[in-house]
Amino acid sequence: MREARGPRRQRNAPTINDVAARAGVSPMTVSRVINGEGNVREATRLRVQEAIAAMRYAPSIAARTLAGGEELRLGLLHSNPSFAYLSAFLVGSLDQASRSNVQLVVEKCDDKGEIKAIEHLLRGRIDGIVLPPPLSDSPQVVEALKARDIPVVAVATARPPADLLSVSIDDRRAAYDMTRHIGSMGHRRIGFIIGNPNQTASAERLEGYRQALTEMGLPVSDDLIVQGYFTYRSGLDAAEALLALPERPTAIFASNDDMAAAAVAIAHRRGLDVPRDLTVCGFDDTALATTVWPELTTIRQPVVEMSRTAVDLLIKEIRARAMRAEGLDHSHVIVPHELIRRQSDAPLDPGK
Amino acid sequence: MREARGPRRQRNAPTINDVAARAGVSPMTVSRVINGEGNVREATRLRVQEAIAAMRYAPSIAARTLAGGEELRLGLLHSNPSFAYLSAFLVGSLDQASRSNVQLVVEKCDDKGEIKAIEHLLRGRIDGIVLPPPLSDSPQVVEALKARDIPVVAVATARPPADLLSVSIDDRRAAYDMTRHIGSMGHRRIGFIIGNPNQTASAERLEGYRQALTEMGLPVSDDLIVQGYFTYRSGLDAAEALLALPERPTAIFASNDDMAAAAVAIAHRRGLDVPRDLTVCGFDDTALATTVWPELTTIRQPVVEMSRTAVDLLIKEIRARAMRAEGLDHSHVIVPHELIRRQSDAPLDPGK
DNA sequence: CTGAAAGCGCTTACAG
DNA sequence: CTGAAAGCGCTTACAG
Repeated sequence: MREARGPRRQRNAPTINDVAARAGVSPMTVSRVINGEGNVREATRLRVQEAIAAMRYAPSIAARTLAGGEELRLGLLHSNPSFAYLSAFLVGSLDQASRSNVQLVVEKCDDKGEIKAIEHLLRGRIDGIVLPPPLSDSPQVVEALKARDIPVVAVATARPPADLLSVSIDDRRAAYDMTRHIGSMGHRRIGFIIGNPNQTASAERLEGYRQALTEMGLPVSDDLIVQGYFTYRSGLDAAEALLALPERPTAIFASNDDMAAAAVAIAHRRGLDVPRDLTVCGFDDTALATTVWPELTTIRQPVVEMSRTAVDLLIKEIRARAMRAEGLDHSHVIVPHELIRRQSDAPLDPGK
Repeated sequence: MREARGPRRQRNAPTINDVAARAGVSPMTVSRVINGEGNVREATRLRVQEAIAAMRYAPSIAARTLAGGEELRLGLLHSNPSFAYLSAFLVGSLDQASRSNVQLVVEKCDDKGEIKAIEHLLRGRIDGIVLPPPLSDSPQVVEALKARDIPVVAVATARPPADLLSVSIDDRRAAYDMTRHIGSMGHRRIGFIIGNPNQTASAERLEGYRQALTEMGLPVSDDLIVQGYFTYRSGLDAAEALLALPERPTAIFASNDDMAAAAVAIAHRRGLDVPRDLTVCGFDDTALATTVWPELTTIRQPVVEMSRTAVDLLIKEIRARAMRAEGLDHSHVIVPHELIRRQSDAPLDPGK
């Protein structure tokens, strides 16, 4: 007959049983207090809380997850947007995943092809997928994922497929707001730099600009609308074209901050002061907006919050599907944008 | 007598037992295969791996951690460096924490005071602390943590306390390399913009610049050394001062990219072409370096890798302490920097 | 080279 | 409002 083995405990940290013993209750009651459930007498709760504080007890997440019986794993598939955008996106989604006690597997799809990347990601068990831009705008990727019947949340698409989850800002409205803001300062010749056509947001922003001009009774002139590609370099060319116009604009609204910063640089090279001689406004409120001088008036797109929301939405969808609730009719969340006024805009000099 | 209850399983994902059954072995053998242990016959290993692939089995991290018996929790205490720096830092440390299956609790210490923040963080059970700059250079914070006898890793300090762990680049050497690079292109009047004195790296970078000048037989002129504070704004002032000098420098080496970008802007405003009329070099290789035009020649500081290494180091130290191994004699890791040549530097025009 | 038993620290599902 | 029992899916510690 074999002897009984000793306990195997390795952590020296207190467990729920230690707390229970000290408080003179059962582990079950401690569990109730930790999870903020009702049905615990006030005096009991207090005693337990004291024990927790005194022992510096912190529940084991591993045990909790295992006992809870649910362990979700999400995939985050990205191509190569700017490192800054991706960082912000990762901060939000990793943090939310950790809070929700869910794993997040990050997969980059470079030249090897989107389908390959999807297959690689799905090789392990993955319960849902987060799609940042520009992948959220890629028909191939979206189709491939739909074919596999896996829940997907698309972030920052201006035109989310109806049967996907999505989190975006209202790009059209944001561009509309900015254009009206510029117009309200007396500007009548407002140049616009379009974003990369591979993102649906670009067309929406242009549309918002057009709509605002029309509502303000200003002409929509093709000369004042130039194509850009979201890069600083493309902004340089676009601004150059705009400022070389015989009747040059008194304000430039660029579809992102990189291109707006480029417009500021071009203005300076031409000896124009911003904002005295030229108003320049951006979009996104990235780090660059507060780095350059003057700091840019721009639209804040809350990337961290958006990715956080995306993860949250996805988790809820997966749980809903698991309960055969057949999804929450595919939520499309629009998060609020904000117009941030800084130093790059000014009322039109009446002398002009 | 009560009836036995049914199983409680909620996940529909396959478990180690399912795989074992399919492969016709015990769960223990599957575990060995998963963990890459030896002592499994090749044929058995293959059978198990097939079963794993066929069932798309992925081990439960929660169960693994719980059974493994170790559950570490690290704290990351930060003040407010730039969002871009913090993002990169978080990406590295969150990812490494997740890989190592360790929790990371992020705490911001704003105005409420550093000691308050430390106390709040340590209220829960925390096994070690990661300190990004500029906190890693704060004597108060370091002392407070030492007093509590908790393992700490300081990142990007130029002068790490001997009894702490640390991860840095060789700031002096990096600045030395850059200065020699500029000198090798024929420049003899090289301006230098110092970083914020609240970071030890600033003095080290200055020292590297001085040392290189001396070794190249160039005079170290106080006129060519101006104080900055790592902000774009401070770089504007510093570059202005430098370019207003009667004998102005033909090159400017700024202690970070923000200030270098500012120097480029000032040069443009004065009608100077970069790099034809003025070479400008930065430090850190942040997003800004590749955003502005011309793109900046700079020193790459691998923030993501550094934070990853920091977390890894801390985990090892905690484990070593737990085994009474009394630490790995407090490693100080120097990660390699790299001089990245882009478009903002050029050989001195012989006509000058 | 392989496996049976016990245990990690919680929560679920009951029962009272 | 409270608790005893069983189980979550792994790994450790043995045994052969």
